[in-house]
Amino acid sequence: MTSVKRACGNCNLRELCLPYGLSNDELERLDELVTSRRKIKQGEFLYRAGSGFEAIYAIRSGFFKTDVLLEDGREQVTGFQMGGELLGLDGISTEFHTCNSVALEASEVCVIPFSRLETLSREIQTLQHHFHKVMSREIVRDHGVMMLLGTMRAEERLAAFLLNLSQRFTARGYSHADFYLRMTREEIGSYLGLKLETVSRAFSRFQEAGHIAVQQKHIRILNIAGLKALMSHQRV
Amino acid sequence: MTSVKRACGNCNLRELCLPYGLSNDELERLDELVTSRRKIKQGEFLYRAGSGFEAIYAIRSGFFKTDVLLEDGREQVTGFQMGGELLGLDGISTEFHTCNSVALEASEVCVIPFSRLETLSREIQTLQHHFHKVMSREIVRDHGVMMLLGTMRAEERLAAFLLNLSQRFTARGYSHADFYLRMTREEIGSYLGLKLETVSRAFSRFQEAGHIAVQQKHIRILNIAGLKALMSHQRV
DNA sequence: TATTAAGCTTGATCCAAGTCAACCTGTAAC
DNA sequence: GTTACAGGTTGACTTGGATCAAGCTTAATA
Repeated sequence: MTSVKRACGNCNLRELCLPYGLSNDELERLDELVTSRRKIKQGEFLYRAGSGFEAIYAIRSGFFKTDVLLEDGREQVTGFQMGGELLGLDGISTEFHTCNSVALEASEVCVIPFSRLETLSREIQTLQHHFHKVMSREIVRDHGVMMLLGTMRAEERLAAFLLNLSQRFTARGYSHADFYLRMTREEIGSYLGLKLETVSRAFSRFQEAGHIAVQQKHIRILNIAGLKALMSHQRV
Repeated sequence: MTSVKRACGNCNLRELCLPYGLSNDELERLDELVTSRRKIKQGEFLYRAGSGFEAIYAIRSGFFKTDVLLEDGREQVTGFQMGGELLGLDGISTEFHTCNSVALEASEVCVIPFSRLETLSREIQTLQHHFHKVMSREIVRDHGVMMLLGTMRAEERLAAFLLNLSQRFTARGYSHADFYLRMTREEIGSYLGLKLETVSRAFSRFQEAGHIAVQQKHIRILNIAGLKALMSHQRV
């Protein structure tokens, strides 16, 4: 846990994150609230299902997964999160977290005490509205995942997944076509409702088709249109 | 579109709905905002994907489904909603709706103009916090659906679905064990990522096992423990 | 009362993805 | 540099749920 002076004002992710749209004055007031950061090593939990909720977290650097577990041990990865995205929104409803959040690489998050965020967002309309948009965006994203899981075939799911990652890397100034996956095939599979072998085979088929080049976690997208076309292939 | 005086103060769903936890004074202020209702006939849209967002809706009576469609026509039902639940939260993020909302029986909703709700929730902390809880609850629910779609088998999905309906009917004062489905087998299947034939067969198997009695849309739950056991691969 | 159509059930068959198993690759530890 | 191991790939085979098809039920309408 480290403490910081200008958490948001100096952050290059601010346009993707909670401070979006705030004036300088408002940014300063948000900075008063975001005064501590947490570093999380690869494999460590940011929070666990069942643990008390008192803050949400903005990812300053790194990469996370969130998952839920059934009593019998089955895991469902519910999302992968990267810089500028918020973690912990699930905890608001019940006052405790309902999923696990695990760092997939060494990461750092800004701690945003939730009741103070509510207080501030009663005073700053822009902040309030943007926070509502972020929560709503999460609901819309979830609907997209349901569509993926409920109606798409294995290759469509994986193509959608790669295109989504690509788009989010682009938004953060990274290459849209050349990146390293932070998650294993098993984690991708869990997110997409597939087994790791199916994910691996789909990668291989994409490579054979010339859509991508895969070498373990290194992905290069060679034909983005090809991937997009895969997603509109109707079930036979 | 009808206009009303005491929308929330007189509503018997208020403890399940947005007004939860408000004082009488606060309830009156919310009533100033919730001044119109809309009746929707069976099969009609409350809103469509792409249409502008300016209000959320509280279900006063009736039953809805929400769905998203792919360009090729494939449908994913993202949820079924009943009295006291909020519709339209998906529209906040993009200023237009991203899914369709269709009445599955003659229904009535209260119209809650969203920007006025934001204004009021800057003034009433309880309202603000409860609204955040409702949005968060939707996110948590979505995670549950992902678990369903991603890791559960057909019978587990249907058992989870029935138990969820049962629990929500109970909360509204209806029988937990005897109810009529408002949706078709096809809509259940879309929600659960299954084909209608699979849903029908699973119902038949539940009936053979003595867990339920089905006659078309009429469901009686005979052995709730049996259904619960199905979800954890246990025997009863 | 007969007709129609939408929705539901059930049987037969098929196939996409799961399972099982063997082997490969990269990397961390010694 | 060797070893060990987690993660990834690929092949052979199995299976749960999809698909195709036929018939049944219920409710609306003529």
